[in-house]
Amino acid sequence: MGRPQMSGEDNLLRLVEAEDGDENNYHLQDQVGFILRKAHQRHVSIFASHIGDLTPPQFAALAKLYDIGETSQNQLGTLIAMDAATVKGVIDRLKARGLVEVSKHEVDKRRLLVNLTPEGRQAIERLIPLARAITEETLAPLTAKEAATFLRLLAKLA
Amino acid sequence: MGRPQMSGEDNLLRLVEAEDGDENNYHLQDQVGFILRKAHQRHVSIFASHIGDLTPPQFAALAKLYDIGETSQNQLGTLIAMDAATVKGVIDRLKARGLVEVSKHEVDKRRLLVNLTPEGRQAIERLIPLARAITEETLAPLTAKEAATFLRLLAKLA
DNA sequence: CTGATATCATTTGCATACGAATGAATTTGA
DNA sequence: TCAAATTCATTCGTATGCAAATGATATCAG
Repeated sequence: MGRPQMSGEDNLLRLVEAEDGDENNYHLQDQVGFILRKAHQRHVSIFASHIGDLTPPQFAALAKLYDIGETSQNQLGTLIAMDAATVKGVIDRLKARGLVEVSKHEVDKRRLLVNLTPEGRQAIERLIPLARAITEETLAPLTAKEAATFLRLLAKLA
Repeated sequence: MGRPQMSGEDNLLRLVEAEDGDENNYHLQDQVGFILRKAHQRHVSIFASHIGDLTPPQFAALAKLYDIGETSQNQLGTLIAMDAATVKGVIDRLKARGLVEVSKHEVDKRRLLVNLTPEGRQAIERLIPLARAITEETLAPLTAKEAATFLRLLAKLA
């Protein structure tokens, strides 16, 4: 139904398409954006099957805090690629669960410092091995060599 | 701050890591899920800069309807990788803007048929060339050969 | 020193995204 | 045939994700 009311011009166009590889047809399922969205969905689903009580963004926040230690909410957002509004929600939920704690910056009163609680540290240490398994399962359709190539190219796009 | 209170054991661990490629350290920024999320974010941002009045999921719905013609809401969701709850919201918004129209299936009364309106058809025909530009810009960091490889591997993951 | 700018955090509004529950309609299978 | 299972759509609750507006604080420039 992409082109109703076929005309002589359309028939000519068809011949051209047959010769040049169908360039005038738009296939959603071949577009990088659409496939990217599906691949991301699949990863999130794999993540959820291994770690049911935490989302990927929440995990990212804990992992980054574990990596770098206390930092401001804004800086954390930059490091895990979340805008200010999003990171606030993520931190609020982690705070409500006792995995992070916040405090005011002594010098710069605009800043809200965020850090892991002992419970948060214990949680992330427990989860990191699972995260490795998640990465493995996500990349499972590729050979090791393909996975390395894919990660290299994906990083160039991100 | 991943490991506070360095001990002799930690120093030993460091030596091991230096030998085996740091396998015991977890780097969020190297995980496929995290990079996938960022790449997806970048694409959505590029999409928005070209097509401001429609989201990628809304565009996907229109493009698929243009491709296959009238279909049920559920079937459309399957084709564009959206669950029933999500596709309902997308269709509701497209309907409110007059780009699609819905009707009841004559035989199977459970089904809700969705189709483009003339305005919706005109819109998608206008947008498809922009979508090609969006794909191009998204893949711009890669060479043509890299882009082909990337798309092939991404499709295996999705 | 002070007015203009910039930064940090919050809030609101809108749009995916998904699990779970529900109800209506259809299909299946014993 | 008819009860059980399945399918389709809707609704609710929760969680990103982003734009825009706002208020508080800090920094900069003249």
